[in-house]
Amino acid sequence: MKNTRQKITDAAIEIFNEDLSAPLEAVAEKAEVTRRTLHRYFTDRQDLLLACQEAMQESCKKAIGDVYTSYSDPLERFENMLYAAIDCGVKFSFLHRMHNNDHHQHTTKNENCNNYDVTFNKFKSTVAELQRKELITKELSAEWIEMLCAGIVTAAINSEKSGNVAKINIKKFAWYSLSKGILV
Amino acid sequence: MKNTRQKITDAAIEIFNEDLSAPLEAVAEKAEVTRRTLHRYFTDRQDLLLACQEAMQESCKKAIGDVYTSYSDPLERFENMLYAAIDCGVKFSFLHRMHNNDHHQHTTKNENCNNYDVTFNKFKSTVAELQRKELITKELSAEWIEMLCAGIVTAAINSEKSGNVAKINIKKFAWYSLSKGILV
DNA sequence: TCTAAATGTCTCATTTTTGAGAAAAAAGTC
DNA sequence: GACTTTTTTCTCAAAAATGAGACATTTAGA
Repeated sequence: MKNTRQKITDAAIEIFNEDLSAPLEAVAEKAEVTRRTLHRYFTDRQDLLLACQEAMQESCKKAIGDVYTSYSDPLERFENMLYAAIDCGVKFSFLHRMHNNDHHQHTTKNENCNNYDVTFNKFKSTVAELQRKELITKELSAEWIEMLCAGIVTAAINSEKSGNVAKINIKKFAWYSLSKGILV
Repeated sequence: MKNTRQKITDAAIEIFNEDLSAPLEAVAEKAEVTRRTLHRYFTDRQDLLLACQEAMQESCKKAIGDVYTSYSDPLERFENMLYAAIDCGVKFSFLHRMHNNDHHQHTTKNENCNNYDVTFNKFKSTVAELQRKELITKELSAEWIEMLCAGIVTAAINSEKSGNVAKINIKKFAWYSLSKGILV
């Protein structure tokens, strides 16, 4: 059961992901509520946007965090982190984009940035571990691998949306491309 | 020497890529002209957006087309198409996104869609050729490979923007990941 | 240097978006 | 069924964005 507040933030994430300055009317429409209702939950655009950030953080933190603690084998862990990220869908890719675009200045002083770092450092440390154990190539920098992961997750999400790739294959393909693309 | 019209479309592509409904003031500012000047070249947002599409089409068509005719070896061609796409930068990724999002219904009846198809079919036919010759795996569908290419190009562009990956390495990394990720 | 074209400044009227009050309608709860 | 909570409808005023006219200023080229 999704409450109204969640319905609105979910809709907002979808809409803002495609068009950051879309009128709030569009968000309300997608959430199937009136603009008036939306404004009862969120005073303004900024407020809503912050709630979206929180929702995305929360989702990703939980999904990635669960996997992180469930697998001790780093390769298995890495694979399942990819799947978790794909399951987070737009929440993952939008969040990544928000913290890696021009205007955003990433700083440890910002609560949101810290939250982001907590989640994404789990990715990074796993990559680092794999590189240390020489399970993935050292020819690629860790930063590139991070970007690559985000790019592949985006590809997976777009594939699902477009409907041109069978849903059951998406994760398989994504892992195939990612693993071969970085393993030694 | 870039003329004003180009300066504005270039700025618009950058801005709209990040925020489709950004105020035209933001575009003017990026282009270092007044909003008044912008409006002398483009009657309204729609008009500007169409000009952006054309500019993106043109750029990609030329870049990809040149490579397509220059290399007879499909693998070499494919590699250089990737580099060309990366050089197109946002023009490539934004264009791809425009033709693969929810609202857009891709149809051969639309001039723009046709233009897009002309360019992207060169990608697709090369992939098909590589698969026929068993140079790339048949485990992955052509549609996935297309999405993957776009994802990797996006990763390359983001890497360049972030400055976290040395510029000289970006193309090397991208090709490393793409080739290993799909070759047999 | 003179002139035509391009751009900027200032201004204005419209339209769109935004945020919220008040009361009716609908949905839950006991 | 009576009561509470939530949502909608209708409304409005303020703010922001849009598109363009009139004229000053700058720029580029003969």
